[in-house]
Amino acid sequence: MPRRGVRAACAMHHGCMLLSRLAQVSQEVAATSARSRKIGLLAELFRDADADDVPIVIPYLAGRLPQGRLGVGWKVLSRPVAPAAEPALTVREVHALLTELGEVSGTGAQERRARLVGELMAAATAEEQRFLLGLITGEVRQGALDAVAVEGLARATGAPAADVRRAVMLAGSLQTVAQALLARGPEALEGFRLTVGRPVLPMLAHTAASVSEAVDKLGVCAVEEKLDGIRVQLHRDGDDVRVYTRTLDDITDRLPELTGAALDLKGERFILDGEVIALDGAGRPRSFQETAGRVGSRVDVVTAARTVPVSPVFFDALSVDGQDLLDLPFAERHAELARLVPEPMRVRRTLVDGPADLSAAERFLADTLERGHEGVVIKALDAPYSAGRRGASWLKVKPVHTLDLVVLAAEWGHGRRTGKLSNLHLGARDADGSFAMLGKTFKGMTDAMLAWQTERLRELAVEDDGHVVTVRPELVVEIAYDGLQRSTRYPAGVTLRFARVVRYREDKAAAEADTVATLLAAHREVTR
DNA sequence: TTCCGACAGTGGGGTCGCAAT
DNA sequence: ATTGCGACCCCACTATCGGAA
Repeated sequence: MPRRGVRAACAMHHGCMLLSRLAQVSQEVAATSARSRKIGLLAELFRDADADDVPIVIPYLAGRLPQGRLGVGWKVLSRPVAPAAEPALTVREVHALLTELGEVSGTGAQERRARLVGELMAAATAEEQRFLLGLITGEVRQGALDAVAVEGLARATGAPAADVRRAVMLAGSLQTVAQALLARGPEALEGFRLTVGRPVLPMLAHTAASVSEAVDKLGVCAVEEKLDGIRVQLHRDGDDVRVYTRTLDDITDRLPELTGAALDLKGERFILDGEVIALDGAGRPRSFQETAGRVGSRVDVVTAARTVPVSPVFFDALSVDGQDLLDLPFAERHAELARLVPEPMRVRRTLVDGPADLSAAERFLADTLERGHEGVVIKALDAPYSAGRRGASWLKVKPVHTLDLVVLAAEWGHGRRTGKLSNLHLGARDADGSFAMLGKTFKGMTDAMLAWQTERLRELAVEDDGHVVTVRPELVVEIAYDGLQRSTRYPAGVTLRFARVVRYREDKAAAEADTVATLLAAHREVTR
């Protein structure tokens, strides 16, 4: 790949990071478990990086390709190519080549892709080849994502880490902040302020096991309905309305109802946080699947909106009339929200006066479930809005169901679970004595359980295709889950939502496991 | 010294929509 | 037409590091 012209220009601009540098740092970061050392390694890399390299270097370090899909699979990638002896590739050259690769289409596309991959691999050293392979297949796993990169950036530029973190939350993008920091230094952070029209990363909630646990932790608090819909951030600046998702995708065009609702409010400039949900004629929530399908529809929005209309329900205000509310206590932010948004468009809530008032919180949860909603979110009244964080001041509580199911098979794990049987196939007893698969889970296992189940399931194995190990259906496991969903994939027509392992039930035989019939009876609202 | 908050990793199901077959 | 696949929606849980208490 003779690109001498490009490289000569690079030398003059001092930038143009070599891929070998990135590959080496990535390897070192992966090899250490100490967070502080990871930060140090990234800081060193950032000191040498040009601001223009940032849009490539940042995603690469997180193991992501900025282009997204490339259209190359294992078949093309696993062809061995003799590595180059000397590192010469720059990250920009690699980026250009991968972009070209992603744009290949039409007749002979596969062949052309294979040729480009071959060219790239031939120009890469063995270490670079390993890095590229990991990057393209999404298996970098170096224990450092955005949070570590933020610390590294702070150390490299001398900016306070907290300020960098806040700028990232307000910009909604590490890349933007990194670029500004490397180009202009710590002063650049002042440019990142809360702005109507520019989305910020939303605050998230932790899980609490019960209402009493949450109220004990938070004291005086608000208990709010948790709606099972899609999180939205609504921005209005005069006649301009924008709607963003949790990951800051702009979905304004898919939700015409929200533009209308925003323009009806008595305020010209604001940012609101809330949820959209589809309700049926009686005002009860439709299933998450229906809401998600509606919000996901992009092509014929008019028909989708007529068939499944959605309603916005807001629970927080981040900015009103040019005033940034993020650092105000929740009680004050909510007062602003209440001033702006009439009741039916605000989430139902009740105020609870600490643990002594627990029964009020319990009643509210029971009532909320009765109305068909998912659960509650319990919020401290004195806490600021922690954009982009899973703040300890928001705790969600949802009912949890459990079942005793039978392990039908297990899949070999990846990454730190390599060599362990990880992902369990779960079955319930069916009328004819066979087992109907209800879904899979890999959650809830400790390392000890993982080791134990690997041994135990190997004893029960009847087949191993290298990916799935099928076993005799004898091992019973207690599974927690959040509810049932309709499914076209599984034979009973339903699957478990968020299934996770609680414990193994060696005291139970497979014949004592729960049945499909009892499961369906317990969730009649789903199958109706 | 112990505790606990924040992170990364390990994947789950569904839906939509595009591209390849 | 069908099918495979990526990008997003929703998400739970454990292990670990390192600062807070």
